[in-house]
Amino acid sequence: MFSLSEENYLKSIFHLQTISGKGISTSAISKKLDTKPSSVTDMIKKLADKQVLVYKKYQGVTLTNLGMKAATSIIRKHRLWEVFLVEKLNFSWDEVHDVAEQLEHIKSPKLINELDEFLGFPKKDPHGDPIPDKDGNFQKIEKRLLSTLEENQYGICVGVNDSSSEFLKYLDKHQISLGQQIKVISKESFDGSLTILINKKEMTISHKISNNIYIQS
Amino acid sequence: MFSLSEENYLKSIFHLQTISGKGISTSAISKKLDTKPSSVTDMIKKLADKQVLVYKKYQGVTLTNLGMKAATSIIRKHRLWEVFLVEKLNFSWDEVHDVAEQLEHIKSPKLINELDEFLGFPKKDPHGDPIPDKDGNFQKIEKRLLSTLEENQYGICVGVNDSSSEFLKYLDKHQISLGQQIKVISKESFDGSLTILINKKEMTISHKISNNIYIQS
DNA sequence: ATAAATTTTTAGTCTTGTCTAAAAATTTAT
DNA sequence: ATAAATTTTTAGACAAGACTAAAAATTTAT
Repeated sequence: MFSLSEENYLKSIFHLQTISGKGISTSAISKKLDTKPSSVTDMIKKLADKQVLVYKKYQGVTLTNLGMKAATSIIRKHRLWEVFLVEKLNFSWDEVHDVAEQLEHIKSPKLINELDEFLGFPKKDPHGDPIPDKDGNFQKIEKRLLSTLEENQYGICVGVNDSSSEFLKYLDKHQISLGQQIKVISKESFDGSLTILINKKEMTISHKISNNIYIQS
Repeated sequence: MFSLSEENYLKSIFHLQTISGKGISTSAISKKLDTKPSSVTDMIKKLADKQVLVYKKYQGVTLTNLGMKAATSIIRKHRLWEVFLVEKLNFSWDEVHDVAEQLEHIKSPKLINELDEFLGFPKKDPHGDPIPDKDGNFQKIEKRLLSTLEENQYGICVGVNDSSSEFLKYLDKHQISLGQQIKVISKESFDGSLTILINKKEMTISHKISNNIYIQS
């Protein structure tokens, strides 16, 4: 159906679309995939021919329903494999991404549905992101960035924005994990840094950190 | 390290080599991989440059130690994934091949070693073939074709030569599986067909069947 | 509103892995 | 031992997917 490259484009465009809402620019895609804009233009034309996205010169792209479905299916696979790696094969949450990136391209409907069942139909991956079900539906979780909380407000850590190994290791080192309660003790308006209460301990984190942690109120 | 195509060539050459012993011809490889001989010549040159095989024009190829090691590692992955699919994800032994063919190319040492442990370090795959360990060693099983047995001799079914879905389904239908005892009641010299005792029942099988079942005496 | 800067597209090239057609080498048959 | 048949290699082409450099369109700034 789709080549490896095509699948990677679909996935990236889907991710960009869920953030920005509007048409996705050539340069945004090229940055995300670490390719040149001219390569993106080429591939976009191919994908438009295949009806998975709408493309008008100089105006960026939007996924069609067909494209959304294809992208969701790849994301389902990626996240299920992440759960498998963490729960069954002793991977830590900062080690799963590269391997899941490969596994998500394996083509076999039976494989992924059996895996889903084997794992007990998990609803979230190890980073707190929702896993689409067989039909592509997934629960939109109400979440906001920790950086948007004010003094004396509470939140439960439900996900991360940055899934890089470096960031996840930082969280591990400071014992910040999904499900924990966080209270904002104080907020420094100058640089946006927060002093928070977590694990019954106080700590101060920079805006860059609080801007990559999702919480639920 | 190796591309998907290179890995498939290595695996095929390894398999051909374990059967024939001598240098593997261009046409044998092309038949196995369903490509044209000219394509094989091209790839062979590339692999010779990479030191995984020795190639002399018009004389076929032989894997080097490096090539053997690479091939073995791919076969280890293939067979471990087959065990996973059958034991954990409810695949039958005739459904695993195509998926394992994809999974064997996933690159992650941690993944495959953790999978090995998760499965309890299995020694054989669902078709009775030995699984190489982390260092590439695997037990050569003493096995012969059922077709080589004579009247009144016994054997235990330990593997199959043909892993095609059609053949495996035939075996399932006639309730022939690994580990079963087989006694040859009579052998028809005209067409090589055998009447055997299996599961306390008598049945007659053609030479084509008995020539694709491995037994251990 | 026009010039400057930026973004996007086009045109042409490269690599990987395949193919076809034809040439060369080897094997088989007479 | 030479001709015929087969196998293998070479030469040239093609598709996918990326790249560079330059042209075209759009956006930003004065």
